[in-house]
Amino acid sequence: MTKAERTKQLIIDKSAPLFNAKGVAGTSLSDILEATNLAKGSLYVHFENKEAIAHAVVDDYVVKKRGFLDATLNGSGSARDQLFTYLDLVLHPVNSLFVGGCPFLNFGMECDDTDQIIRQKVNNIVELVQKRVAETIKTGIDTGEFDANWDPKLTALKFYAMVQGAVMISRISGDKSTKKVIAQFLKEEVNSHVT
Amino acid sequence: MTKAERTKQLIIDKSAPLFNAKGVAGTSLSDILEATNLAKGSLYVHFENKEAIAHAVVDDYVVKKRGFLDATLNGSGSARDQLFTYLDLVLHPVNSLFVGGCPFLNFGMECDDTDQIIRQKVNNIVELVQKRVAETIKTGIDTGEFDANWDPKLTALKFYAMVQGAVMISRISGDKSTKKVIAQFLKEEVNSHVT
DNA sequence: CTAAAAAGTGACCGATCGGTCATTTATAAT
DNA sequence: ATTATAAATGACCGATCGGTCACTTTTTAG
Repeated sequence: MTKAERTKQLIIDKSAPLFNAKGVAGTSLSDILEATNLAKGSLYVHFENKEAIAHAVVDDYVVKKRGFLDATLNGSGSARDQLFTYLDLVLHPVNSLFVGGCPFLNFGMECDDTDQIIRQKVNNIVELVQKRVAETIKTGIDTGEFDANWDPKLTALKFYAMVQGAVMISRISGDKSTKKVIAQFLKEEVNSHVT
Repeated sequence: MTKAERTKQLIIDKSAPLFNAKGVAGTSLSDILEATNLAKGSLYVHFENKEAIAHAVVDDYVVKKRGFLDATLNGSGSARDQLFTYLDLVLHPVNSLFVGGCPFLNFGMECDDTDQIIRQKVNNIVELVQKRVAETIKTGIDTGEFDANWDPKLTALKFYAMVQGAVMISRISGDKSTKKVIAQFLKEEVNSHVT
């Protein structure tokens, strides 16, 4: 890893929680300078402008989320266990996957009207998560673990919508129980389709 | 309505879609001046600062949402019809209740880390919607329209989570079908509890 | 109609915004 | 160790930010 690569990653790592918590518009260059301990000119050695940093941050979150999907919905063990593990982690009542809440919810809601590149990146991951959940369910059906009447695609959409809704509600209310209740409900739905 | 009241409402009406689409941090005073055709000093006759305008805008959205709840979940007609009307409107595939998407989703996601006053206002409406949905279901149970095994509070949470998730997904994807699919699913859940 | 009060104005303020660039310092290949 | 290349610096830029205020215009109560 060259010096340039290390510095670039440092900028991404240090500015990511800022963008995620305060938004793209709400995060200033001086915020980033303070977090990275770099001089202003140094940012522009590695990035064209502030927008480019935000895009790199989103890309980094996408990489992390892909890694998270590979670590949970990876085909090892029963489909039920994979879905349970996924739900336990993504709806964990105290530990959040990312500081500042779900970055895709945050960036998606801020940028749907202001930055089409970010909107598209978020859309890709939204579709990927649903695809991976649907594939996991489909595999479970094929192996006879789940009943064949279960609709993988529709279920993935329902699951994702409820998970995102729960994350949003708990963020706003500060109430940890919401995610727990939704996780419990979704697990029961999984169980109800186990043959 | 005095001149002051009219101007104050004008500022709220014209700046609301700006705040909702671009966020509080992303909306500048000059944006508001352009939208209202007022001079800068005039804003400060009616509001202490930009933050106060944003708060007034959120309050106005709360009033509108309360009116919407009173117009749908108002106890007139069957509980099933009330819930269907609510779902039809809040998950309408083309017409949005507010320009720029759901303001509570937008303000809530932006301000959960940056403005506790707005976060609290959003939290109040999040709880109110669930309360009204739960009350509607409870009434339906009491009148024998729905079976008594249905859990009003849990259902209201599930409904709200799924609705918000669907709104978010369709905002990011631009796909109108998502809201339709979720609306259909939620209606079926209502029907499944009709005695 | 009059006069006091309120609303509206826009030039102006200091601070901060995102961004540039000549220069210095550090890296890395030879 | 040398040296060409790349990274890091911070003073500096114009633009815009949110906000103020002395002043003008409009409203409104008597």
